[in-house]
This record gives sequence, C-alpha cells and structure tokens, in this order.
Amino acid sequence: MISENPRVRFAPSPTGYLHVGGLRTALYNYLFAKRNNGAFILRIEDTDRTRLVEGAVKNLITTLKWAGLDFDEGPGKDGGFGPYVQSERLALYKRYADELVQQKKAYYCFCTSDRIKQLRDEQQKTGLQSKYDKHCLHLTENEIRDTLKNNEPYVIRLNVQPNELINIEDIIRGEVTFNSNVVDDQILLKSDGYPTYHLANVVDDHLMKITHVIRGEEWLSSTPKHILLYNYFGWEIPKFAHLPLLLNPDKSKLSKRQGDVAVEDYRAKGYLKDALVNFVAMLGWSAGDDREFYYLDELCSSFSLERVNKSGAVFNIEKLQAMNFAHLQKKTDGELLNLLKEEVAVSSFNDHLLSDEKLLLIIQSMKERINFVKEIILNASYFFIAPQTYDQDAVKKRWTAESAGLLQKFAETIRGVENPSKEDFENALHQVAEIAGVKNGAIIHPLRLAVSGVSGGPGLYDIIFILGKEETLGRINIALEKIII
RNA sequence: GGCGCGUUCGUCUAGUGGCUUAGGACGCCGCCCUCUCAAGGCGGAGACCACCGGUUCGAAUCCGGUACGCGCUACCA
Repeated sequence: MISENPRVRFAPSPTGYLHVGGLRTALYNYLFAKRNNGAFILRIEDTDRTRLVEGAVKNLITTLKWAGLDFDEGPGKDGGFGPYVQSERLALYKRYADELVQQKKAYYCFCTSDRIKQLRDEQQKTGLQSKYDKHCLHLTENEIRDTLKNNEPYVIRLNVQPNELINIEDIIRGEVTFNSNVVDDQILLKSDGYPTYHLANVVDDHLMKITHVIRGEEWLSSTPKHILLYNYFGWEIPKFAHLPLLLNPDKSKLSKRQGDVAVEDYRAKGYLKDALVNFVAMLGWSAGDDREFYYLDELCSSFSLERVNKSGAVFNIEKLQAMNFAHLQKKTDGELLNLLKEEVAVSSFNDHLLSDEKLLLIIQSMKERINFVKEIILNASYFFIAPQTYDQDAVKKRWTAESAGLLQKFAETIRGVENPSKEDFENALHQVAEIAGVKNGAIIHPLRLAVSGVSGGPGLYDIIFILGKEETLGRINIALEKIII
C-alpha cells in the first residue's frame, strides 16, 4: 500500500499569491505526509518567465507558514534533493530532453508559431482535434544539424506513438484510460530553453523521489503525457491522486472574477488560520462521520486520500464564516487578547491604550457577538472612544420625554458610590426605576444609547462597568446635551 | 468539436445492496430565553438520491445508456 516513507510535494507557480485551491492541495499533501510519516516538499515551478511576479515565492512561503503548513524540504531547506526552484535546474531538463531525443522518443521542431496556428485553425475548421502533425519528425539528421547551426529557434517535442492505451491508476478516481491518439506531441523544452510543466514535473518528481502526486483535477487530462514520459525514461511511476476542483457559486472553476481567491485576502479580512484550514479541508473530504470541527493536528491523524470525494465543491463563504465563528469561540481569552492587541495596533485607536484587564473584559463581553476579532473595534468602538453620533433610529425608538430625567437620576445615584461593581450599577438602576415607577427598560435603553451611541451590544451593566463610573457619568452628560428629540 | 471526470436538500456532506419514512452542518423560517444585539435551546421547511433501462426477493448504493455540468484540448501552470 503506502510505501514506508512517502514523499509528496506541493508545486505552485509563483504568480503572486496563494490560491485557496492551492492551499487545499498543499494541505492534503501535508496531511498525507504527516499521516504516513512522510516528507512534505515545496517546489517552485517558475518555468514560465512571462508570468513571474516579484516577491511571489517569499509571499508563498510566508502564507504557507501562516497556515501552519511547514515543509520538510524546499527553498532554503535542502534535504539533499535541491535546488527546489525549477529555474535553477535548467541544465537538468536539457540533459533529459536530449536523452529522449537520442532515443527518438522526442524530436526537434522548428515550426514557427504561425505555422502551428495555421495548422490549428485548419484542424478546428474541419472539426478535427488540434494536434501537432509531426512535421519536423521527418527532418533528416543533416537538416537538423544545419538548422541548429544557423541558430534557428527550436523546441523539443514528445514523440507520441499512435494507438496505445495509457492507464492511470488514480487513488481517488480508480482506473482512467486514454488512447495515445488523443495525446499531442507536447512541447517538452521551449525555445527559450525552459522546460514546460510536463517535462519539469516528471524529471523533478523522479529525481526528488516523489512517491505520490497529489494535485488538482485539471491535471488529469495531461497525466497520459506524464505516464509516457516515465515510460520513455524507464522510471517508476508514482501514485496519482487527482483532487476535485474548488468551484465558484456557479460551479465553474474557482476564479478571481467571482470573489476572493487568495489566502492572503482571507487572512487580511481577519479569518483565523484554523478556520480557513478546517473549512478548506472539509471541501472534498470527510472522515465518514458528522464531525466538522478539526484542528490541523487532528486532521493529520484522521486524513486519508481514499476518503476524498470525486466531485467538485462550491466554496461557500457563509459556511467559512460560521467555521470562523466556531473557532473563535474555542479560543482562550488570552489568545484573543493577543489577536485584539494586534488589531488595535493597526487601528485608529492605536494610541488609545487600554489595560489588558480592560481588554479582557471587552473580549468576554463581545466574543459571541463577532465573527472577526477586528469587529470588536469596528462594532464596539465605544469601548475605546465616546460615541461621536447617536443612532437616529434607536433615538427615535428608545429616547422618550422622560429619558433625560431618568438618566440624570441614575447619574446622581451612582455618583456617590465608591468603585461601583457591576451589581452596584444594576442596583442603582433598579432603584431609580422603582422610585420613578418605570420599567428597567425605560432607563436601560436610553442609557445604552447614551454611553454607546447604538442600540445593540453586550449587556448594559457590562458596558458601563467596563467604561467605569467617571466615563459613564461623562457620557451621560454629553448625551443629555446632544440628544434632542 | 474531441477526450476525460463528475452528478444525494440552495451549499458542504453522511451513506459502499436490507439498519433509511435518506442522517448531519451552513444558510433560511418559527418558538423559547432576554435590557438590546448576539449566543444558546427547541422545532420546521428543504433531496421523488440527474434521467431511463437492467441485475436482484430487495438499489441512492452494482451494470448499461442518455442528459446536464465541469476540466483539459498553449513554446500557462
């Protein structure tokens, strides 16, 4: 079954950010490695120079690390199989491509892109499959030598034999069969000297002793090319597992056009890494029971490729958000304190220093009312600064002719209390209400409005206790001046 | 067009021939709780298991076909 120490790799191309689909691919590779005592390798596939983005590799590594997916081998962490960046392995690909040419399993091609385009147009017009016509396969050795000597640009193509059945044993999908007639004479080495994905990934997977290729379903169709390559080189074929795609709400392949796809975007929005990882793990995998809440280490011990689904999964943000809430509730107050301090530091309240003790009280009162830590600042700014405005709808609904008088009475009552506790505030309010002959709500609602500016939020006594007596008195005064009905 | 893959509530899924009047989660609706907003508790609507045919005493589960969706079809990965 699973070899002693499997080696798997996540092989993104550095195009700028980590796609959430990529995160899931990386995660499944990581989980598989951890579950089976194997190695998780990061390899950078930067063979397309036109799509290179500055700083992308660094960003990729940072984001992977943020998610908790530490690699065992990769850029900056050699395990004896480096380098792990394909652009640093060019000589290797050239050598293996040449080897194939020697054996007539690949050949030089000098066709111009114009000719290829023309060929393709014609084939399309006649309803044929677009495929290279092996035109250059029939060049004589002399012709090839002369053209090469003239420094004509060339590519090296795979020489696919017609009418062979190519079988793929896929761990997730079972046996998949292709006829070699539908496999194009794929370009292996581009005219700029860089390999295409197909050559590079086969050479590297072999050299890096990759045992299991776990990648997205979009690669299934080109797997026959890879099988052919392994066979031509006489190399052992790794096990394949093609993961179902992550989908947009309209079921097309998850793309930028329909929302955020970068892990960095979700991170910036305040999603917890635990939640994102948990959510993405459940998109296409389940342990076979009803459990949905997992931490990364728990996923490590229960994951198996055999239980990965075959069909694509819609990336449902609402569920992600619910997952984030669930993970948030499980965090200790201490963990939340650290997260809150980070948010405060980058907010407009960064010079508004509240004690840890006070922040902790704020966290406890707000925890179950938020989906993101930053919402404490966004939705409960009144803990940091007195309300600048008062919600007009709430004023209309809660502020009556008697409100001002009641708040004044309440203020008078608490003014004399030394270091009032939450209960002291509550008792004071009850007392005022009783004397005035009104319901508690007649004071509670306007008071909440006066100190917070809004109608929702934590229990009133929690709010004013956190604010403290002086601040509460001050805010009542301001409100009495500002709220006019 | 060709090739490949897929198809269980709106979404993520459980289900591997009888335990299923198809279970859970998110979302939605209602009730309870309640100083508000949440959270929580309880309940509800929501899937003729894409369709048709076959195998079988019995099928969401096995087989075949059809439809639909998606992916690939680049000197992109």
